[in-house]
Amino acid sequence: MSTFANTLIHWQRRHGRHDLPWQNTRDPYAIWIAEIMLQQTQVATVIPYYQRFIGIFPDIETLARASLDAVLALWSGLGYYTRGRNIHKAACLMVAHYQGRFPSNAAAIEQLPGIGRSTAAAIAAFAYGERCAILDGNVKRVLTRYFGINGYPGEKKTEILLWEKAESLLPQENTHDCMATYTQALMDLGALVCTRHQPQCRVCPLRSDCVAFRENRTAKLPAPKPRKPLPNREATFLLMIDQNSILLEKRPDTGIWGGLWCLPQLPASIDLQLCCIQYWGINAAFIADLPVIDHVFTHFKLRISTCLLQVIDRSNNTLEEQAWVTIDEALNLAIPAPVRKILMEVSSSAKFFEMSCQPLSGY
DNA sequence: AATCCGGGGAC
DNA sequence: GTCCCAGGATT
Repeated sequence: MSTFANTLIHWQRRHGRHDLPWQNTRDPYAIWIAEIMLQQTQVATVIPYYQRFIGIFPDIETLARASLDAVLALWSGLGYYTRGRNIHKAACLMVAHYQGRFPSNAAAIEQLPGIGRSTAAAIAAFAYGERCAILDGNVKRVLTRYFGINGYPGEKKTEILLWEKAESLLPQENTHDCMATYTQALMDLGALVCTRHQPQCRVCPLRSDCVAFRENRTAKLPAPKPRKPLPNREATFLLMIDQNSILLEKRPDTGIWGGLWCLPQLPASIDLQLCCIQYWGINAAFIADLPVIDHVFTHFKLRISTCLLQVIDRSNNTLEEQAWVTIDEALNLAIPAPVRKILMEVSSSAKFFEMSCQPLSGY
């Protein structure tokens, strides 16, 4: 029989990592330091920090005796400095209350500051061979793919489901070697095979039972963190028509649509088009509101209202960074997509055609 | 449930 | 530039 766990254990012995500095020890202190450093931090980054730290603080007592400043100095550059503070605090706590001994099971380990459920389980599995499940970023990725779980792993409901799966997959055989190898196998599979980008499914020992592989959805799982809803902004474009010509403005080189030609733009808050006409030295009459366009940027949404105006007098208009062009000419300039959309629609509308061929008279 | 912590690597 | 990483604590 070949269970999930047995498959992984066999794979680990042949293809897993065996020479990381914190492997090949059952010292809970050394494993603890490594697991804390590895929280949200990649292996290659951790290695030199870990070796330096263990060299200077080889055990709980030495760490507890050291000053917090000395501990944080060794942490400098690793980030998440609360981890360093918690390590020092926990070492002092173990000296004060546990006779300098590391707690002997996952539940007790989890009571230490800076240690949550997954880290406690990892330490207990590696140091004591305790039969308990980890659920770090690697395992979440492996399990969401293996079971085809669609929810975002940061979501509570999904996380509960993932913990249930992680528990249910634990090896039945409860030996130290079995648990340590299995736990390392999950991490190594996630790090070496079931990677976020371009997972190596061809060499994956689990692929025959992997939902994501079978359904070709590895690129879609795990679901990415939902993006915060984009803030909404509004703007008004003015489409000013003078016979066959419309007014474009060249935008500043920096910022949105930098250096592109654009319809004159007003903040949506400004009340009426006619009071703003003075800004361009143009007298114009309102014709119509054009359909609203919603445009999405990476960091906000822009709702664009466009106001169609008939130019009455543009003799006071100065042409700095501005151009009067035909719509066909405009469509051959560097214009943003929303402007192109507006101009395409207007140029094909009968109303515009009629208007531009027979300019309104009497003003 | 959302947010914060933080530097670095992959892309 | 974005997204993520051997997560946990706080609100």
